[in-house]
Amino acid sequence: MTSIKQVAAKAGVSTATVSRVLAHKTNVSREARARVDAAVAELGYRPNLVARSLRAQRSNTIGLVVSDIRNPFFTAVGRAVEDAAYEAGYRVVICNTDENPEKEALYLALMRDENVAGVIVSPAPHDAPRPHNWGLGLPLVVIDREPPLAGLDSVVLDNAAAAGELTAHLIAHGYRRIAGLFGAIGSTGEERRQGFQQALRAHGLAPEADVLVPPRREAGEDATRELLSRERPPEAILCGNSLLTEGALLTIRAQGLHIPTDVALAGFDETIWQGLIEPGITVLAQPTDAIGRAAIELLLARVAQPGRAAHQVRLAGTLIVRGSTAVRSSRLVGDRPPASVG
Amino acid sequence: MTSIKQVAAKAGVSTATVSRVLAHKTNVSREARARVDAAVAELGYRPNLVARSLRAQRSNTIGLVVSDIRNPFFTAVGRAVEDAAYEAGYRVVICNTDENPEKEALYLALMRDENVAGVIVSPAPHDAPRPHNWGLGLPLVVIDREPPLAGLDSVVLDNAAAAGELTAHLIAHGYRRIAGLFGAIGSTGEERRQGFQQALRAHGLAPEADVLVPPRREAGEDATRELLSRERPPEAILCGNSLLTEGALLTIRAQGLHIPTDVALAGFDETIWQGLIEPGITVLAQPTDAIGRAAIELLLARVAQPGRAAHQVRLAGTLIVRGSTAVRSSRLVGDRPPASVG
DNA sequence: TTGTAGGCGTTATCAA
DNA sequence: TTGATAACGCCTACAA
Repeated sequence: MTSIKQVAAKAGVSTATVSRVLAHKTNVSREARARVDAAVAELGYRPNLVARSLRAQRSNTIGLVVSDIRNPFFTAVGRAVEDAAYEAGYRVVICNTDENPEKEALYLALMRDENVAGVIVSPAPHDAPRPHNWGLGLPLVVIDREPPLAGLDSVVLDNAAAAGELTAHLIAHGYRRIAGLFGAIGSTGEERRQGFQQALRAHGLAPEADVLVPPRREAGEDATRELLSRERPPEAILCGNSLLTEGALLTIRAQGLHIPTDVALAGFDETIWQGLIEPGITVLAQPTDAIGRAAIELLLARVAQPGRAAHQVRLAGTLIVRGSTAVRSSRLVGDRPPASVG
Repeated sequence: MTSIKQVAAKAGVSTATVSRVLAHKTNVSREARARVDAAVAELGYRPNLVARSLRAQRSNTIGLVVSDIRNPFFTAVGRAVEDAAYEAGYRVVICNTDENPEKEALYLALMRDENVAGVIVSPAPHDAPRPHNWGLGLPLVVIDREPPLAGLDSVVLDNAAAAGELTAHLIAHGYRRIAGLFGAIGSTGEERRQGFQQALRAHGLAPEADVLVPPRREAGEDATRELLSRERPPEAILCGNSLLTEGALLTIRAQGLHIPTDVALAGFDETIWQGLIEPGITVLAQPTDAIGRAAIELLLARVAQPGRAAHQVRLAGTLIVRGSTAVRSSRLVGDRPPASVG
């Protein structure tokens, strides 16, 4: 490994001068600069980032600690985070906690021990309240879920409004007896449930069902099976995340039912497959790009100014209408075309 | 930040003794060990990994440089890599090159500058031959694609055999006029194409079409459109990766055709949606878990023994049969049940 | 404009 | 068994 010392020797200057050239300081003579540049090129020298971050007590790395790397939502956000970070001169390392609080603690500690500049984290679920020192003093931005402690920066979807929009869409398309399935982890499912209820109430309706279940495919299957086995099954099912949507879909299929004529289906989060299946699934898409960029923005602001007040950013989602919620009244008034995307 | 010095002071020993206790060396008195442990606990001391890796010229981190973080195949492999690495006392940071050779070079350099123990990489496509120093001297294992340089460890699917198996399955189910769409990046598509051709030849058949296209959804759409516009469209389309499968599916849908009666469809890589759509898509699934574990195994072996001979691991895939390739002869001989998974 | 020197936190060597 | 010390590579007062 070539070090700054060898460059200095080759250029016939001190290590301090090499360092200054590398840092683009102005107080270096033209001639010294040229010699150093030549030596750097010839030796293929690259500064050792480990040493640099030991010295600076801080690195240019940002940690992204996600609760499920295989959730398309998080990989999409990860892309955005990386792009925004890269533009700001930072790089991103991704860690996966698998919704496991222990792994979360481990990775947060790791990030601290690695001197990262800051961390963006989607918290794993916790039974017990978070320890007071949860963030370990790191600059921290919480995404996707309500921060487990007060006073933290965060970027979340306006879940209640989003769920309300989705519910209103179902109502507008003629569905009345609507069931809601929401993830029981973190604040997200609960908030969406609230928005669902409120939208129904605003139209003088009550939920046909309204359950919190583990946000897993299997739970979605089970809950849907229960709903469909009722004497009067719901006309539509609204799912609080894409895993629940998967499960609901599987059960509906398994029972040989048709979407949306037997039961309509709507969910959260845009994934590849929701447009590929027939009919496509109406979803409320999260603005993954905006979420990632906002998170970086908040994080860098906090790094620059650790004492500043905490900001909570709430972003709006986008309703993407597909065939799974086609107008129900078509049975009555004939073949109206399905609503357009928007 | 509490350092080893403060622990030493509090325990009334030298930093060397603290270090020894932390490293579980045996030559420490019982009493000194107890005092150090107490001090560590009291101060909440955690060793600074940056300093440790500066000193050791090596870290316990492994880099995973993937060409597309949003490809489910890579997130699945990432999961396996992480699990295996974790068991071996390493942690994993993930970087995304977006199939961009410049980003690839950048991240490989970053990994080196960060003193990672080694790197697992799925190479981005390259027009020009790779520079001789591509790996930067890092312990390196290539996955998914043929290594761009000789003498590197690698873990890849047995692509030719896999494509052959998929092709043979189509033939066995009564399809004769089969078109193949393969990704034009790296060795993978080409190998699958070879296996496809060979299997056809073995049955006295010739490909109905046999094209290399960019491995993107759009390219899959275009190529499929061309195929279906022919006077005699193929009876079946075999796609070399899941993005091409997506594209083919979209075009088939857009043209109002039915799978498999109008055209059968088969692809590579198991993803969530291929079992959710109707009919499900028959795929050749890659053993993502085995791939990740094999990669870690090779990497750690190379870290331990840098001079050892390069190993190329080829793994077999698994055929998952679904409705998209249902027996074609059913038109002639009636309702034979579809083949089972396996 | 340049160089010297000290220190970031850790571990290995050597002597005691 | 223990401790003092040097070194990993870099940056930055401070001095020249």
